[in-house]
Amino acid sequence: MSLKHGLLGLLNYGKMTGYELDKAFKESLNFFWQAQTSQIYRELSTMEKSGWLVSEIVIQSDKPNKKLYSITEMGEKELSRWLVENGSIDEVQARSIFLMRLFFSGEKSVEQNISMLKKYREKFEAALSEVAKVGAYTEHYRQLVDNKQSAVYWELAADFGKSYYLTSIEWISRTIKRLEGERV
Amino acid sequence: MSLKHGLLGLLNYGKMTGYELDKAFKESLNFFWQAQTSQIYRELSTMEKSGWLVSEIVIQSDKPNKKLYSITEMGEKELSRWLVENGSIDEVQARSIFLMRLFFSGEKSVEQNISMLKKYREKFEAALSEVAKVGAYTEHYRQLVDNKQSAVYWELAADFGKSYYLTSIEWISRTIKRLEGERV
DNA sequence: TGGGTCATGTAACCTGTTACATGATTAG
DNA sequence: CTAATCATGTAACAGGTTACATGACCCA
Repeated sequence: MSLKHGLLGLLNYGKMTGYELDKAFKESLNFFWQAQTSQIYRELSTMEKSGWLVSEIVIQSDKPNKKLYSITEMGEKELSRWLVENGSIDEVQARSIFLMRLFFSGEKSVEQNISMLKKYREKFEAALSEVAKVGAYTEHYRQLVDNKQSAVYWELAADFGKSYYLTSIEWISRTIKRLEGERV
Repeated sequence: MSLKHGLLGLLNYGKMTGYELDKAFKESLNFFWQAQTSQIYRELSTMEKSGWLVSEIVIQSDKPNKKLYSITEMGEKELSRWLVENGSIDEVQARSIFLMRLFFSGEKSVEQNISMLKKYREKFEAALSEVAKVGAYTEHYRQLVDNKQSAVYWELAADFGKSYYLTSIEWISRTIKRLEGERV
């Protein structure tokens, strides 16, 4: 259950509303964890019931009222417990629709598969330019966070993402060449 | 919904029982898609209700009776439709607990984080040797499948996996060196 | 006057996880 | 005698997806 821990991690930097968490999520964690707005609101309620968070209503006159969440001591303990927890091997085995399609592509012609690979290469390129944007947000958030060390790890995570997308793009290019060779 | 399509893909090679599908899944698709035994049985029932599969009971005297599933024409159509479908960008954005932990690791000491990275490196190494095994199964299954082209794509998928795990291992080693440098 | 931002959710459904249940045969 | 293999699931719960609902303010 990592969405909960992602939210705990963000709230550990400071109080935020569901709306702000949703934006922060989409600007930073999105490339390695995707969450719907509705899911974020639901998880926040559950986490409050578990005692990991507390909320206060902030009344605003010009804008809708908002619910500001803060992390509790229990929430902090849960976060640090999770941070040092040893995961199992399947934490590194991700689910990939791309590989599922590729695996069963023997049914299709080589031409069709080359064209599929080209489409996926474009998707990886798009994902790469998304991660590249994370750097800009990092700059912005660094100012707002006490622990200056944090930004180092934000950048490391983004760097892993870049390296992954780059390797994927290169792998696809090599594979297209191989398939083009076989076709001749 | 890719578990369903994975099962369709396997059944497209020939009739199988839930038990056999579970094993085939764990021997081949597991490194890019994980599924529990109970989930496989549930999905098979659903798919039969949708008309993608039909089943027949095979009575055995020495062993428990079994339910043999075959793909229907509807199932084949669904599989080929899915194979050429254009996915969205989030097909290449996987969920990663590893990156979630790394992202929030500014809370911990550099020593703790180096030790975490070493543990993850071991996991990636274990995953790499798992994928390496896929090659052996490929050899075995190649004999059983009509379309000899299929095995090419099984190997491509495994090759992508290897390349991903290798890059991850190298990235972690580089990053450990960087962090050790900062510590001094 | 139309679209974007601010702000909160609910409901229904689908997919994934965990725990449990049963029982025969066969190989070491 | 005991552990693995064969073979099937159900039930409950957790987590993720999709669709829908509401409404004010602000800028072009």
